[in-house]
Amino acid sequence: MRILLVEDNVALADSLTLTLKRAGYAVDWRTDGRDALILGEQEPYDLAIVDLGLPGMDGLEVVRRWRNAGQATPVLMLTARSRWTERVAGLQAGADDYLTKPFHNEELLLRIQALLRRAHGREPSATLNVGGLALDEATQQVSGAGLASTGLSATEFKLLRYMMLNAGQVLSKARLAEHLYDYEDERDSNVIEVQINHLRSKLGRAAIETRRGQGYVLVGLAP
Amino acid sequence: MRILLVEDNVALADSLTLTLKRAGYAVDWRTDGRDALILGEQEPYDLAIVDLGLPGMDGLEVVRRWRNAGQATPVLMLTARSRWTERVAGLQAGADDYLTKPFHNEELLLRIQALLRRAHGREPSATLNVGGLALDEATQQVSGAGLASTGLSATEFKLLRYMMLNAGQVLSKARLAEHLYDYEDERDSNVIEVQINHLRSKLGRAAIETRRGQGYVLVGLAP
DNA sequence: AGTTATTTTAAGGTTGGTTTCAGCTGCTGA
DNA sequence: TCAGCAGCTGAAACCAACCTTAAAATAACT
Repeated sequence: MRILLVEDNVALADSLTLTLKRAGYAVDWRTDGRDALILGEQEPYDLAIVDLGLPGMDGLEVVRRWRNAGQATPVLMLTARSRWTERVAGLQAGADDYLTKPFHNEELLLRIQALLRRAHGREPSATLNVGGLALDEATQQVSGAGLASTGLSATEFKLLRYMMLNAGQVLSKARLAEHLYDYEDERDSNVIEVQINHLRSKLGRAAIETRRGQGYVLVGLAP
Repeated sequence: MRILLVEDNVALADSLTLTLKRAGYAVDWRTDGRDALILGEQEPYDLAIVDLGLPGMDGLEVVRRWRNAGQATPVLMLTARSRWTERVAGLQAGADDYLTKPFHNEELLLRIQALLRRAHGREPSATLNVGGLALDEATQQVSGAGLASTGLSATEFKLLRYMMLNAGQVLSKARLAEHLYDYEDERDSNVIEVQINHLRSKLGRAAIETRRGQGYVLVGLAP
């Protein structure tokens, strides 16, 4: 899988390149919009990741021209802030998805997979299976032994997904909060407790253990 | 996990190396900036710890050159004093986090874990190994020869962790208390004794020796 | 706008780890 | 040998962390 990365922030680009290479993608990196435009027209990339603010030529403009030239390569757009107008403009220009900075590597990879999947027509059943629980990433539903298939809200899903990816580990509330809300000021709140409570009432009380003073552990359903 | 340590203070470097090795990392140590620069470019380290003031080449410069060469390895920078300008300079040069001397070993390990987690997306299960005892930081459980894997409470964990990081040393009750409770008014209390008692009943009586009038020593399990 | 679903805040109740306490053991030095 | 001190240990008391519920704020949808 070949990916074209268009990003002028060198530090970020470096980090992204590394992440992507580790995930098994071949990455070409350009900082200038004009370069990217030409390269994207000539080479058959499977995906392009394009920053909105670019020197040379604006990211939006790049995508627009690709589309006018008949390029159907999926485009994931990076935007600095989640301005509503920006999103709309991005999607109108022909981007297929957008991601607002800052983001977690994990999320980036997820979006990429989703886009590639969509582009290649495959509809794979991406399900996470851990400790007797099955989490369907597409429909955002959990199921498990002796458990009716249940729908989850957005945060419930994000929380459970993270806990399943780190099953068996003690996850502090701080860490969970950090994952749910990128860069949140330390609020005196019990959001996590409430969300955990929601999850427990859907998965069963025993699925998540609490380690007083330390955090929570996902243990799954009894086998 | 491989760590490159760049530090010219020999005493500090020795101590750090020991701590890191106990935490299960493979450590390479250089005192000279120039050496470090070359080594860091050639070898695939998972993390670099770089002191700011170095002979040969300044720490900032080393990091800057790595970044220019496309090295994305996470860098934890050590600075002598928490001068605002120094921090900014460090981060601008491409460091990912900084730590001001003097610092506690515990905090160092925390930062390292955070960085590795950010870079790899997943936390590499960190276990402290000392004297036949293994403390899993992810699950907060101890295990050892002839010892069932046991869960620990929050303070038990913090205490044992500290004692393992300073294994072999005599640790006074005052020092232990100081570490458990930042800002402790000298209370007439036997909390530490009680907690030590808890630990002993979980690890076995012999794991912790008491030096009358001086403190406690972690000796681990008999081989 | 009105309606619904979701997320956050707030308040009181519960619980289990932490601390204190009291009596005990055993070392140490006179 | 005995007083005095340091540390041990079981159990009770305490309190912060956690749970739960419900209402308020926010977002999403019609």
